[in-house]
Amino acid sequence: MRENPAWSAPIAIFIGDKFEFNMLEFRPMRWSRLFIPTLREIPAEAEVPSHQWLLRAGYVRQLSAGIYSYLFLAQRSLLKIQQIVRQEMNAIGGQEMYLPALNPAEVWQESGRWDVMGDNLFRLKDRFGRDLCLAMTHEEVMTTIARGELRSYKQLPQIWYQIQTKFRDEPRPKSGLLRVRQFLMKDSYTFDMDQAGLDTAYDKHYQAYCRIFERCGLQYTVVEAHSGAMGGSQSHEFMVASDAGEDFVAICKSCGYSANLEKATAVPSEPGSRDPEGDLTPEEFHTPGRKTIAEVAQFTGLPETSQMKSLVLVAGGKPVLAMLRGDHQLSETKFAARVGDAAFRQAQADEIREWFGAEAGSLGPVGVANMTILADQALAGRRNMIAGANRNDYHLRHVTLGEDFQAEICDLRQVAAGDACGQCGAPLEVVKTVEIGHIFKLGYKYSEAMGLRVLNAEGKEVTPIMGSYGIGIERILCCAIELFHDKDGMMLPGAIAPFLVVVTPANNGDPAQKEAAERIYSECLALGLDALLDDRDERLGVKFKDADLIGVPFRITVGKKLAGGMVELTERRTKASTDVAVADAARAVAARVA
RNA sequence: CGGGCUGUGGCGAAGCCUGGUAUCGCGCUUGCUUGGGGUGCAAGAGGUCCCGAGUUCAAAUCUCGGCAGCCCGACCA
Repeated sequence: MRENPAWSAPIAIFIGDKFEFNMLEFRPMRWSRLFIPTLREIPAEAEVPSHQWLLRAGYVRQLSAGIYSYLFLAQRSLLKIQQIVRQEMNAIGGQEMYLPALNPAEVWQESGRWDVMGDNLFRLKDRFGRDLCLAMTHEEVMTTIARGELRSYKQLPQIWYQIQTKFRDEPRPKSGLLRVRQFLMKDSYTFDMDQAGLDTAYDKHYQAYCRIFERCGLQYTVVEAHSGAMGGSQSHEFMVASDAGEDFVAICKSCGYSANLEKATAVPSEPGSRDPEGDLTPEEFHTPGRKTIAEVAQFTGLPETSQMKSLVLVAGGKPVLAMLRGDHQLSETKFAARVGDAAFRQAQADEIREWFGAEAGSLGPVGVANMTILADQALAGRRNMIAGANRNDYHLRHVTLGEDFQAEICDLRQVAAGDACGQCGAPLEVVKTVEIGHIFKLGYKYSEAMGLRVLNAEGKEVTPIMGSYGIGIERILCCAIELFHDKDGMMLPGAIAPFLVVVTPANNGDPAQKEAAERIYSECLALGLDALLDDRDERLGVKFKDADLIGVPFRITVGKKLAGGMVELTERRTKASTDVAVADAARAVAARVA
């Protein structure tokens, strides 16, 4: 097949006052010659919609748990996503690089993360026995480059980024491409002289991320987030609501407050009954066989809010007693942050017996002297509550924080749906989401640990401040599918669909239809539309089903109306068709996406 | 790492309990047919029944041990 030279050259497209090379060359795409292995049935291993459709539509194939091959369609879609990311990153002054995925242990040891990352870091040895790892993120390498090359404040600020494969040895890969061991990430890193500079870089990323996800056609929310093992002061996550997600976020529809549940705060509900007044003394009472909060509530006739929940945890090798209101849940993230040990664990039964002289179910804070006691702030100001007596089958009434026991008051509680928004008081909703982007103000953690210094205007050595920012490329595709699918397949946004329009002759054996379809197809290409010609010798039903399945946003059907000079333009999402003149077909699609 | 489920042509499944010819649908190949929503007919190709050991005259099937995948939990920048 001869190629029209006009189609085979890379297309340069202008974005604002800059231009980019389109990664996708426009060359003839004839379905009969393409590898698009669609399936009629859903492979048994796929449960979440995005996974099912990616397999059925011939986008991906699994190689192993959490390891996928991206076939032609997926790669095309992912390249378009990457191009959008690239354009928006360039637009804020980002400079694209490409760093090694294979890292020597030394840089990770310098930052301290060689030990912190544990089994999630893929580790290997080279032939000389030297330790290496496959990078799961690139703060270390970026900081190494900055340390080696940045000398002066005049070189700052810098925004460096890459789009690159990341490796994480997930304990449990799942949900198709949503949780995998090898994936693509756009990660960027900023270096600034001071906090104000970091704030600016952070804000630029915030805005760029919004533009990226909007251009990708996603419905998303930005939430305050916990910084986790990355370290740092401030962080936001970009989330897409989906049942396939694993993160929960609290959202206030009234004032717009939103935060990851790991971080969210809220006003707890009022206690179910008023506390007894007065400076009462703790008093033991018999609670035979009543171990749980619910059992004690039923036994005493008082609501769960009248009780204190005592949780015994081991952090940093030492026991910690965490106190919460009876109906509240411990936020493990908040607790871990408070005690500075992400690897804390629950105490074992024999430890509890040794430390408290009683079994779990009868534990309380009164008289406990040999360990740190943390109390959630919801207990502050409460009086005369019920807690375990540290004697099996006994509880205490009239226990008051600050009088009958001392504790450090802090935020330990995980927010629950229905709690009052801390800003406006409206009830919070809790939504399941997928994280597609995350931005961090890192502060000096890496620059300090790895010795990055530049001279300031006074000629003094100072440590630049850093930020890091990530986008999960495949997750954008997954979320688009999760958000936009129906019983027939994907309904991808035009910006990230592998093709924008498919031209389908109803009967490719009909010379008139074939010729008209070819012409319309050429006109689409000439207009810069990413078009696909379904020239297969298949029945129309098959072609329609496949086009719906792979999610092409528009379809031009050349069929029996051709006799009247008309073809059909059908929108995938609505299945709505309009008749357009043959000569106007390509322009009609262009008009829809303009 | 704990708990559960599943491994049978490319995909989806039956057969396993009660051992004895590997079965069905889809897909694939060829021919005819049909031609506006996965046409119809016919003839074909394609399988180490996840792997290994054991029991048995005989193992997809029973026993033991592995491996892999999925789901729940733990974990998760």
